[in-house]
Amino acid sequence: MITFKQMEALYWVVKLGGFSQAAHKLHTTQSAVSKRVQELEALVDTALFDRSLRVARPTDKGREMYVAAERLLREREELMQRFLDPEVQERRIRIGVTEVTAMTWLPRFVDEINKCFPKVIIDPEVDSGAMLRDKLLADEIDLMIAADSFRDARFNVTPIGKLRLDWMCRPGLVTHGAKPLRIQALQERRILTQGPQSGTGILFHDWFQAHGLKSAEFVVSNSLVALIGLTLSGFGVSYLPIAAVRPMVEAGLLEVLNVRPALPEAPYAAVARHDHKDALITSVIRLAQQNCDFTRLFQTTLADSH
Amino acid sequence: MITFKQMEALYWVVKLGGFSQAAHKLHTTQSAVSKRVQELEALVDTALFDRSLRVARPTDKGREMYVAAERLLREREELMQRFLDPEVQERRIRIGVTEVTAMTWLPRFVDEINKCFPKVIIDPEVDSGAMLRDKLLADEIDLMIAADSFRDARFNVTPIGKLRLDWMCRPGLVTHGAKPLRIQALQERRILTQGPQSGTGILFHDWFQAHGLKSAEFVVSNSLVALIGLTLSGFGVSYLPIAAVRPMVEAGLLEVLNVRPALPEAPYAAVARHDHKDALITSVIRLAQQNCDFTRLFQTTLADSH
DNA sequence: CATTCTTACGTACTGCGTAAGAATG
DNA sequence: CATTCTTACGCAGTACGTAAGAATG
Repeated sequence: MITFKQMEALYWVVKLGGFSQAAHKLHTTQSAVSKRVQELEALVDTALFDRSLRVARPTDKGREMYVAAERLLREREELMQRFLDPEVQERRIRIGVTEVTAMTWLPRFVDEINKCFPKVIIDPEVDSGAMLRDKLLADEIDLMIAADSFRDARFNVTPIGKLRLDWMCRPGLVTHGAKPLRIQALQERRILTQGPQSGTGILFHDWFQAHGLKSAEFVVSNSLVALIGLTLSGFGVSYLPIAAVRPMVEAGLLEVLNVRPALPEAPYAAVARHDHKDALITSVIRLAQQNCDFTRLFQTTLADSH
Repeated sequence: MITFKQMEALYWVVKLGGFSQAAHKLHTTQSAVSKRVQELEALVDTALFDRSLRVARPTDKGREMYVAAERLLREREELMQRFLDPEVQERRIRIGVTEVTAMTWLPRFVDEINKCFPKVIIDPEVDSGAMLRDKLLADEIDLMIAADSFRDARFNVTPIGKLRLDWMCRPGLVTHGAKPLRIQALQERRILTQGPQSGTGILFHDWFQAHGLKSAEFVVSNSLVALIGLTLSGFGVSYLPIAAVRPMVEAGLLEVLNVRPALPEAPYAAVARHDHKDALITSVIRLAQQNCDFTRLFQTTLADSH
């Protein structure tokens, strides 16, 4: 029997004019698309594409099937939408976020969700990456937004953007001229970092090791707010998301250090359980990915985001 | 994403008022149907059935989904039909049949196919079950109708009816009164049988062994016509399809013996390659199964079938 | 000769069936 | 207590991805 997958394949091959393009669109390989179309051709015992040319030109029958597929796919989509109807959908989604997210991106994200699904209630939960991971597994949250350090088959990881971090300290704590500081210059300083509970913490721990940075004076905190506070007080040097502290930078309370090599950006992702089958969650993830321009927001200030 | 399988499950559960019934209809298990419906419910995050009762009562949402599913399934069916349009479809189907089939059922079957698919040409090929099997594997025929002796995963076997066989001989060859003959009484006679190339031959060979019939005088032929000829000539006793020889019985050329235990009926089946994906072949098999009442026809005469 | 689709093959995973469990009337 | 649906688990068949092959312009 004809399946939606086969129709999708045919639809996108015709629409995009190529098997490779369709494969890309469908997040799969040319090979798979080719086979789905061939299945369809076997089922109706009709050539749907003219293979004599290099490009995929649909036959008349192929075109006919295309319009039919378009219709059926659209109707399925409408059916889905009807059941996920924003006006009707009354649900709670429990979203776990890290502190940075909570301080910067979350309000905009929640706004966006509310625009698309007015009846959906968001329960945000702030915690470290590691704790959120456990809560996700324990089914205490439906979705989490955190630094991507997940190589676990139990999760569905959707990248949504990158978080920029900069070295910061109390103005004047580290003296440097016009030239960038070498990263080794920080080694003598007390460095305030996030612990291994944080995805960012792990990420930068590894990065430091790779760059031979071995300060004896790492001070670990599990709270971004605490780190910011300590940095403000001149207790040491830390790498902070510019997004979260720009007001303080602009008010002259924090100084951004020009250090080389620059810190990498932290890849942020929306993570759900791999076995989730909920279309609303899927929609929300798409929203995070497409409509909320995470990367840009992560470089704006707390104040801006309101 | 919603699949047709899920929709089919929901559709038939609602229509037939039970998971078990739907499972039967869909040739699968309650378990599978249950899971397909649950998948659907997870996808739309909506209860589609009221589980508090013992019987499956759809919720309002379930009913809504039901009508949508009905529509989508109907549209898919129409799409299939459009591509298999009898007026348009010009094809050849190579059908292998055994002699009995050729002598009795085939003309009616071909008629039926022609009625439904006027542009489809049937190429009938008559051979023994074993040879047909090989030809099917060699892709020299698309479909075969023969006694079901296939326990091979490479084949798709669809039962279509049963062939009745009776002990026969030249009138007067075997004397017996009103009482049925015991089967052992035949042991002294020359028995004409089909060889192991024939599904029926194998079937009855096994049956004979199970009933302790061990005549030294088995005469094996690979041709039903030859068997009939030999029987007519009084050469021995044989078991023949009444369907193929009724005119001769009625003309007094053959005598049907009342033997106990009675011969079993031979299960006939339409056999196609397991990997066939052709909707036309599938339709033709359905035709054989549903519209041609094979069992009844196999008890009518050659003359009747024209 | 590069690009585009097909084919072949090994693997991973989804979905199935069996059988036991829970709930209902 | 029988019937009906759900859950758990092991297996099998499907469908996928990789990589090589064929064909075209």
